[in-house]
Amino acid sequence: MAKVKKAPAKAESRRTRSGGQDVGGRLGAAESDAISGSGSDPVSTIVAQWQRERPDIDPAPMLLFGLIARAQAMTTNFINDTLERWKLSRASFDVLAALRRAGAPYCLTPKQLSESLMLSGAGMTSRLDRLEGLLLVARLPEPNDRRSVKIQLTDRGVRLIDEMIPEIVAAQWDVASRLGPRDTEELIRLLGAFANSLAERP
Amino acid sequence: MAKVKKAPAKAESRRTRSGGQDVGGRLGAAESDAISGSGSDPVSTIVAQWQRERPDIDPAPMLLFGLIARAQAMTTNFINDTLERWKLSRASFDVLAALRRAGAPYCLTPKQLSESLMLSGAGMTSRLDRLEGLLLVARLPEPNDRRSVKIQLTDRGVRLIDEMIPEIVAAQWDVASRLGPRDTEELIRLLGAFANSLAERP
DNA sequence: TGCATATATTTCGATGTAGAACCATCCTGC
DNA sequence: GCAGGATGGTTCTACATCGAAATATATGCA
Repeated sequence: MAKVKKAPAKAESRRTRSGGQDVGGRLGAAESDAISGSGSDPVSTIVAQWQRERPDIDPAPMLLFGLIARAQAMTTNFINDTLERWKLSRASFDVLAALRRAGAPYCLTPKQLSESLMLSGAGMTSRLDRLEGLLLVARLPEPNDRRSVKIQLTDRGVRLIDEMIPEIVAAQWDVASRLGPRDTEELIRLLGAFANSLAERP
Repeated sequence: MAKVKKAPAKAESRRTRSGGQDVGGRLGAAESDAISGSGSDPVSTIVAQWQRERPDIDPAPMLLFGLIARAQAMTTNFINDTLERWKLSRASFDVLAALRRAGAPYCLTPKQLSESLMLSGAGMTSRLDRLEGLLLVARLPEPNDRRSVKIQLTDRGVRLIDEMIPEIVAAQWDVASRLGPRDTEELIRLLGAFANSLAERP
């Protein structure tokens, strides 16, 4: 329960330190600061700081948004480290996974991909250039709409992603399992609901 | 000691689409709708796709990691939109908030900031250049360790962040409140626990 | 003391992504 | 059909960020 872990510090990881706000750990406006006698827990530290500095505002929202940013930075580092073995970035992996998930014949348009991955069209072009250069995907003409193209996993691409997936998932489970399956499910449910409420925003 | 070069000084506002994994995009909507009864929910679509394509693997971890990426992309867009009014990016806001939270005299070193925000030292230098150009922070000498500098909020910086915070938090609550306070607390708790388990990884 | 190593920050070069401009193609209404 | 706008994709330019090298200072140890 009460975790006291301080040092994220110098991750030896190589890429993508990208985007993160500070925060980490655990809250519980109810439970955190009262008992734990203070905190070296980063989250309760932050909550305490805000309560001291701006007692008029509720720290929970900033904490939530900050935690999401932090979790994202850490998961990307984690996945990049795991993918190092195949010399692939998470960016590439995500594209391959989206295609693989679509099922045979593993075709999607750049538009579908960029929407699915929340990436600009320009960014998608660039990722696809890279993957095409690695012969993991191919750009095929789309007969019905000649503006468009079909992005298809090559045989090599299918084999690669199929080889990677079990290992990636195992590594991910390694981390997630510390929460236990019950809490993992709950986290997924809540994150999904949160993402949905953001998607429907005004 | 610190030299101050570079002249940024340009109204900023960034539209960060960056860093999302797919989890949402309802690709192959035709096929997956046929398969999963729950149809239009992006999360269940993806789960269904993976179960169809790779029934041997547990989709939960990929879903979780994907949702975090997605949530992060959306929250950053959301915050950037909210900050548009002040012509500030989330990147800058996060720095100001970290300094404000530290309490008077609102001083931290670049190192502390870069660790707290999970940003490289180079990236922090660049953010600070910008904020210094906007006269929101100042670089002051650190008498005890002349390798270092104190980054201090200027009066203007304090006033600005204090003005922004209530509005940002209100906007964040607007989104988070759709979950209700109970689920929000639970989400914070679980995310914190998850971040901790990632922080302690090998 | 003096020198090697560690640390804090900045500079430099490379990379990935966003947004706008661009082209080709499709579609709609006349 | 055809003009005019919409749409899919790429190209171009700007920029944030990264890792590595550079710089300055601190610290430890012989």
